[in-house]
Amino acid sequence: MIQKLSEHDREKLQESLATSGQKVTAQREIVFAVLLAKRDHPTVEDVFQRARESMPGLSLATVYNCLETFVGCGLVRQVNHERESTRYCPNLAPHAHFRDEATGHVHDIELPPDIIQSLRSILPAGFNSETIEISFRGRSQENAQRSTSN
Amino acid sequence: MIQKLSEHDREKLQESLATSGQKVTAQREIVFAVLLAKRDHPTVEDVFQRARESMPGLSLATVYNCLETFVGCGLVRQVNHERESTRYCPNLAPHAHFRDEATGHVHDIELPPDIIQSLRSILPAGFNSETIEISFRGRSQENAQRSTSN
DNA sequence: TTGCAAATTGGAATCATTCCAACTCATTCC
DNA sequence: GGAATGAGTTGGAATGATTCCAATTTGCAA
Repeated sequence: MIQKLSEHDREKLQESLATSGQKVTAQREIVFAVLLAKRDHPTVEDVFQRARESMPGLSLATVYNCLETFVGCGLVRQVNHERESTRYCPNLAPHAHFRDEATGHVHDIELPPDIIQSLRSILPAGFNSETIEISFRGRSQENAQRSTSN
Repeated sequence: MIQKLSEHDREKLQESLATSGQKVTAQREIVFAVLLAKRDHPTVEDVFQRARESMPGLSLATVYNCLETFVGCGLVRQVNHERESTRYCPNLAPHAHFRDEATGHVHDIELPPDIIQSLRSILPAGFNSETIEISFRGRSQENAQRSTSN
C-alpha cells in the first residue's frame, strides 16, 4: 500500500500542475505517490496495479492521463527502450538509462555535466536540441544493494 | 524504381547472411537495396512501399522478416524515437540520431570515438554495455543540401 | 524426382496506446 | 441554494505497429 505524499512532495505536485493551469486530484496524488515510492521505472500497467491497491476504482485511462500530464509539466520523464512499454521515472536530474537485458531492469546512470556539454558540441551548426537521451543496453551484476529502487 | 545492388553490396549482404547461416533471396536483395538507395531512415511501411515498386507481390510480413534478419546479422540498425514506428538505417559507423521535431526527419550525427569512450567510462563497476544509443530531439534549419539522404 | 528446410505469404491475433462520449465533481455566478 | 461551467475521470471501443500462424512456395541436395 502506497504512503500518502509528504507535504513537500504534495507541494511540488501542486506547483508543477499549477504552472500549466491544472489541479491536484486524488488520482494524481496517488499516481505521483506510486512513482515516488518505488523508483523502478514502472510501466503504465505497473503503476495502475500499484495505485489500485489504494484506489480500487481507478481506471487505466486515468493513469495514462495522469502520467501524460506529469510529463507535460515536467514532473516525470518517459523512458523508452526499443518498442517496449513506456516506463516512467521521477528522477529529474540529468541521467542516462541502463537496461539490463537479463532482468529487464532499468537503472539510472548519473550524467556528468561535461559529458552533456561535449555531446551538445558534436551537433553540426543549425541543429538545436533541447533533449538528449542516452541509453545503454547490456548486462549488470546487480547485487541487491545497488538497485535503483529506494 | 530501385537500382539493383552493386556487386560489392551484394557480397556484403551475402557474407553477413552467411555468418548466421542464411541465404540471399530476391526479397532480401530488394529490401537491402531500398535501404541503401535512400538513407532517410524509412519505416517498415516506407520500405514496403518502395520495394513493392520493384516486386509487386512482396508482402509486408516479409519486409518485417527481412529487416529483422538484417538487424540480427548486423547489417542494419534499428532507430527508435519515443513510440513511433521503428526506422531502419544501413549506416554502421558509430553515430547518434537527431530527430527534427518540425519535420520528423532523422539525421545521423557522427560520434567521435573519444565521446563513446567517455560515455562508457561513466558506467559504474559491474555494468557491461554492448550498445549505447544516443538520440537528440530538437529543431534544425535543414537546407536541402545537408539532408541525410544520398 | 523427391524430399527437406528455409523463406514467403495473407490474414488473424496481440498489445500498448489513444480516442470518445457519458458521467462526476468542485467551483462560480446569479 | 441551485443551475451552469469546465476540468477530470471512466469504460469501452478504435487504432496502429508488430507478431504470430498455418499454408504455400522455393531452392537445393540426396
